[in-house]
Amino acid sequence: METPLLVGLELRCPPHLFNTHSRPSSSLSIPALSLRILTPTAATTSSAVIELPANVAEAPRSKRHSNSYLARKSAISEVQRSSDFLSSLQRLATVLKVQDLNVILRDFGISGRWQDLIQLFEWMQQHGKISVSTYSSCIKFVGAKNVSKALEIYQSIPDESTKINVYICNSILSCLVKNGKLDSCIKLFDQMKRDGLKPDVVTYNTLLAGCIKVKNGYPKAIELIGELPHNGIQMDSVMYGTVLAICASNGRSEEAENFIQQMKVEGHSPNIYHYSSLLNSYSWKGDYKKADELMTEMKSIGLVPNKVMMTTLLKVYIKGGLFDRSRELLSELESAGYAENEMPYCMLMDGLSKAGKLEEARSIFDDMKGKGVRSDGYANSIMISALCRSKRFKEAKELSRDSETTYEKCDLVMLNTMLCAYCRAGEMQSVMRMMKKMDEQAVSPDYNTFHILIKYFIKEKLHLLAYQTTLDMHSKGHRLEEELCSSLIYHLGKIRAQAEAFSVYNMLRYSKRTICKELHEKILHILIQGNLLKDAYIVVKDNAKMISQPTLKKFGRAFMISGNINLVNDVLKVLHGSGHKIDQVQFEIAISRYISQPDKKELLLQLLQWMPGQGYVVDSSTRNLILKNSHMFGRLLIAEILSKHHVASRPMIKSRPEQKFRSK
DNA sequence: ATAGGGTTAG
Repeated sequence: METPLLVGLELRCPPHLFNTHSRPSSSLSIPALSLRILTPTAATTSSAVIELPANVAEAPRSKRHSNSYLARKSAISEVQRSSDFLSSLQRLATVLKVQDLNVILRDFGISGRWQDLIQLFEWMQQHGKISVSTYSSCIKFVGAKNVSKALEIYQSIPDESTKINVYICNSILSCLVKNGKLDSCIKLFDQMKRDGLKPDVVTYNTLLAGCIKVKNGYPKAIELIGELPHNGIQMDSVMYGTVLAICASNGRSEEAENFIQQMKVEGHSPNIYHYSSLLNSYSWKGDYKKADELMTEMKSIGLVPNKVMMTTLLKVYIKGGLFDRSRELLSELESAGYAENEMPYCMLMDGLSKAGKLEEARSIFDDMKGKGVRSDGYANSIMISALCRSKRFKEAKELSRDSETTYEKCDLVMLNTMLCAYCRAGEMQSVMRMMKKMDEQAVSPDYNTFHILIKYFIKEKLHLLAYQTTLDMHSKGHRLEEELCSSLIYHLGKIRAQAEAFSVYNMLRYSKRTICKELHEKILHILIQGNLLKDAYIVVKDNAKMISQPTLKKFGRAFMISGNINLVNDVLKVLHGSGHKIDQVQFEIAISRYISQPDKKELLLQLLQWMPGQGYVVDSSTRNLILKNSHMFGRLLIAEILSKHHVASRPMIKSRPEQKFRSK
């Protein structure tokens, strides 16, 4: 990190830039539940139904009921309005029933009074005024903001049968799904089943919803659907909606067609959502023929295409490369009032640009700007990408500048797009500004951000900064890209940052099952150059079969000369074991090192004893050297060992012709 | 008396 530019960069680039922006965790803890809390579910809920005059038609309300009802009503709103609701709560504790407190709890949840909600929940726990609904609502609202807190609440439920109540289970499972934690959701679900949960149609639908936008969601969904008969559950219209969305987001149009067929057979008529998903499944391949047929069928049963349906159709046409029809459809959307925001324009611009029609994309863009269509900056972002794709970096950079001043808010994708434009245009100052912006807006960099930056830093010869960024990328759990790492390793080697190069190699190795075999060779040269022979030995040991003979020879000699003497025999065995023919020079160096270090004489004896069995013998000069020093080892022993070298060499020549080659 | 879903943009 010595170059002035790097120092400058570091000053401008805050060290915490890539720190995860963790939210401060709530310091609230759940007090231990008092023993008298959980009145049996049935009693709580049924008494609520009886006492509330919900069914007006059944009997004329008595005055007493009415009064108590009114008193509770006013108590509820008093607590809701109170600036110090806990003290109102204390005062009205005798009037308010569990279900009233649940009403207040949900009200807090809806109006976003999170602290109050948690305080109320704790109060209810402490006063034993708690029911199944309390848990399910509380978990739902708390989970929307803080999953781990919701899990904590779920785990704190003392009663085993309450823990497997289907409403509560559905609530917590939904929290996990909504927070993108499908894996832990499925794990918890399996545990719940083992504990006795009887999942229902809502449970399965909740889990299925989690499969929509994850990879491998489709097979997971099929697995879940397979469990339905075992639990006596019939798919309903909602579930078909979810399943169709899964098919659509995985490009499974045939499967989507089958599900539509199946639901019709079971007597459900598809609605606009079901058709939308089916239509969306056609967008993958741009199957506009099927899409047109679908539109016809849908209209024939009296469903009117809405904005989403028409926008999805536009997507199909664009994917299918029907740009003239796409433009026509966009006009239809405009006249229907469905193009009041930038989205359909964005889709068309993007499709045109990806089809190499930058000028046509540009004209849609200008057209849209001319019409004063509402934009949040997506259109600019797409245009910037389009310009970069056509290598028009100057324009891309100018439009990025323009976007920065026009749009206050930008999301990660927009930031990445602008960052990329600045990097490609070589605008260092702007790159740093974007990084600062990300940090200030607490937007965590993603895989693309890291990739763009590392590539840029390498281009600008800021190799150590590229290295730091790679470390950061790896520690954030992003998969490293081999080509980029390989380039970085090469450059780090060139600037003699061998240890850093090795660290990149290791990160790549441990995040990927197989890496290109040239990379082992490349890192080996770098490590040898840096005299990091122990590391080089590890590389050889693990990958000897993928390394060329000349490189193994280079390593062997380097190790014999200055590697750790205690590992010399191990290295020779590994080299030989990989099929490498150890040359005489390596033995010579190893043996002279041993002789100069008499305390290693055991190692020398081991080596000399090992050699003949593998078809190696010492050459005459080495032999003389050993004999000259044989007093250190015991003359007789040496003589005996060396005699084997002599004897063994003859049959070896006969049986293994390559011996000639070896002793050269 | 609480829990679930589905369509569109970079």
